[in-house]
Amino acid sequence: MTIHDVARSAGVSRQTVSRALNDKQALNDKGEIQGATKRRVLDAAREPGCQPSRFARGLVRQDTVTVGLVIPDLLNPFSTEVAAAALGAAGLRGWHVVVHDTSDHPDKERATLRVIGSQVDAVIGYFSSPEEEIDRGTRGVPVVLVGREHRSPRFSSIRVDGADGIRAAVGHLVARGHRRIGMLDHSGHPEPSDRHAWFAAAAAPHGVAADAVAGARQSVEGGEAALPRLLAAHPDVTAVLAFDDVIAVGALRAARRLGRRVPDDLAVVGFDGLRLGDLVEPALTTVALGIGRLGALAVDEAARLLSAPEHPAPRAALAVHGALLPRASA
Amino acid sequence: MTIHDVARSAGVSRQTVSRALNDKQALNDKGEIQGATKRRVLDAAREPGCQPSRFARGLVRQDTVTVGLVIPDLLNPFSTEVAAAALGAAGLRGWHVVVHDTSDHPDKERATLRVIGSQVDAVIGYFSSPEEEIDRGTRGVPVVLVGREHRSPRFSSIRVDGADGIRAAVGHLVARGHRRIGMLDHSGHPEPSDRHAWFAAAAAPHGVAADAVAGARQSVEGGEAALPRLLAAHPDVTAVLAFDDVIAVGALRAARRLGRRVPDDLAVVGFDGLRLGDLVEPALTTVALGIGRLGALAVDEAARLLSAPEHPAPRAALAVHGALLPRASA
DNA sequence: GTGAAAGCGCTAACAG
DNA sequence: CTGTTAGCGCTTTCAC
Repeated sequence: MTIHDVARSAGVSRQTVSRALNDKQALNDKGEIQGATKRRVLDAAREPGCQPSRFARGLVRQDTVTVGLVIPDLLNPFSTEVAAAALGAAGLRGWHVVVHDTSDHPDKERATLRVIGSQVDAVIGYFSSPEEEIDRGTRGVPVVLVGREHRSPRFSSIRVDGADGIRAAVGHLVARGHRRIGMLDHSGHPEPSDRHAWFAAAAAPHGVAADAVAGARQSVEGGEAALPRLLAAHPDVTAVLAFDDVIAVGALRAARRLGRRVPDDLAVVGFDGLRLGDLVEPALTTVALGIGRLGALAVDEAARLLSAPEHPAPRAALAVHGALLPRASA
Repeated sequence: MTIHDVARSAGVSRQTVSRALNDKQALNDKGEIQGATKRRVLDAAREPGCQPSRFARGLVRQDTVTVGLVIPDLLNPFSTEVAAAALGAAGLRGWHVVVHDTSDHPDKERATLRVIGSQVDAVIGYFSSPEEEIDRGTRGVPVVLVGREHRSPRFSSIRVDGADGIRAAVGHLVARGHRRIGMLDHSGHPEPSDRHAWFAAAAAPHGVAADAVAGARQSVEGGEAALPRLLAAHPDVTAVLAFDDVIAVGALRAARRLGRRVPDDLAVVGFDGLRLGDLVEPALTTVALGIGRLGALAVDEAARLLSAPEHPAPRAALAVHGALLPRASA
């Protein structure tokens, strides 16, 4: 059912249909269409499945921007908050967002990369593939990487800088008498993580070692499983810094199971500043990133790349910084 | 930068470019393009911003299906799980999903309705607008409503049926000695809710009254604020059924603040079966819906409407049913 | 106010 | 194996 059919069934020409469908109100300054005609056309167009092709329309009016948002796992609260923030920022610009959940799976990420480039005007997301693969998949469209470096000038990235926040967290723990601080690091890709490096750098001046580390999968269960391992290997640990809030929540659960009272027997500090941290008991002390700001920055960057494709990133270091958010767990 | 430009700069015709860009590997059975030519073209096309228009492509090859997913608030874990489920089900079909978060705001919902119809092939979602408005906004595309009835034949819906689950929950509470059961109902739109009706129907046979009700906003804070009101008005209440898990989690927090031990001093039962319920302490007893199934059903329905636009819903009552999931809070 | 023409960028059929 | 021809369905000039 094209506008041609509608035109025939309403006894007018295609253009009249187009006008009826587009000119919401008859513009008086350039009288486009008569009320009666318009009504007749709209009636004819009322049938199901009668819908102007978005492709044909998009071909002619290059207006609606669509960005692809790629996240590893929407059910992970961190992804959820990033997605919500990006959705909000994109909504402010009237952009549409197509969300791709890669399930933290290299294959699904590759599959996403294979199709996303041809369906959106820009890409924002978390990727674990090598940059070359990302480049190939997104051929032509601007890419904003979150929490990851880049080389291609077509790319931009939002860095996550937790150095200061983690320094503050370590200072906080030391001030409370902790001398042996462990870390539940992310057991994924580049190991040890940046966050571990920040931790080590912050611990050294206090004469605190940073070698009590256990790897955790990035889930509550991962954190829950990792804490006992950490404590078994390093029984003198009295405080734990987690790679992120989700792992920290798992650590909280494990601590309860182990009969360790938080924060008295064991202090727990997370990273990210998720809302989830405020729901658990005790509320999670954490290094909070402004995730809302992260999403907004990413969308802004996408907009900049879109409007000036040739310019490499000018603001050298686009980043969100972590800040210690003391709550009850440490 | 169109394929025309690429063609010129590579010294070939447009179609050769098209072939190079589309035929991933030179198909031997119908040898489309030579490796050398292809490479030359791809090199020429390597520049930034050089990307075949998805509109032009979509116009010709009607393949990629895009569905619009409308949710009230991605940060609400219920929405998150629905979105994740829908994303998963859509991914299985190779569909793309554009997500619209209406922030639980009638204005934003209207704004979404205004644009969504012209950008997607089908719509799945939660709406609070009157059906007529939804109809107007989605003119032409199939719509699958979640948790809500419909009249238009172009619509379909996935019903949430918690009657059995709530009956089981009430039975469970009564068996544990509770004689006075309160409800934290949703303070939104149609009040009292279906869920309250199911509660009342389930309570009556046990001689339990269903008049101890307090309204809660649909958030943890909402539940947290509502529980004290409920208990103040009805001090004899020993068990609480919440409109959903999020509100129930709020009730759990409030109970702790009030010094009521759960489940000994106060039993709490949620609704939805969110993962969140398993993270809190004590773990939430709840009436669990299969949310994964809900998302899959919605996508299947969209597919059915898409392939047979004229047929009204045949499977009269597409629904997900709640089942009691006993954990620790009741 | 409405109709006719042109063309958006691409791919699918055929020629060569 | 590559180039030429014709649309996909719509909007935007321009005449009428």
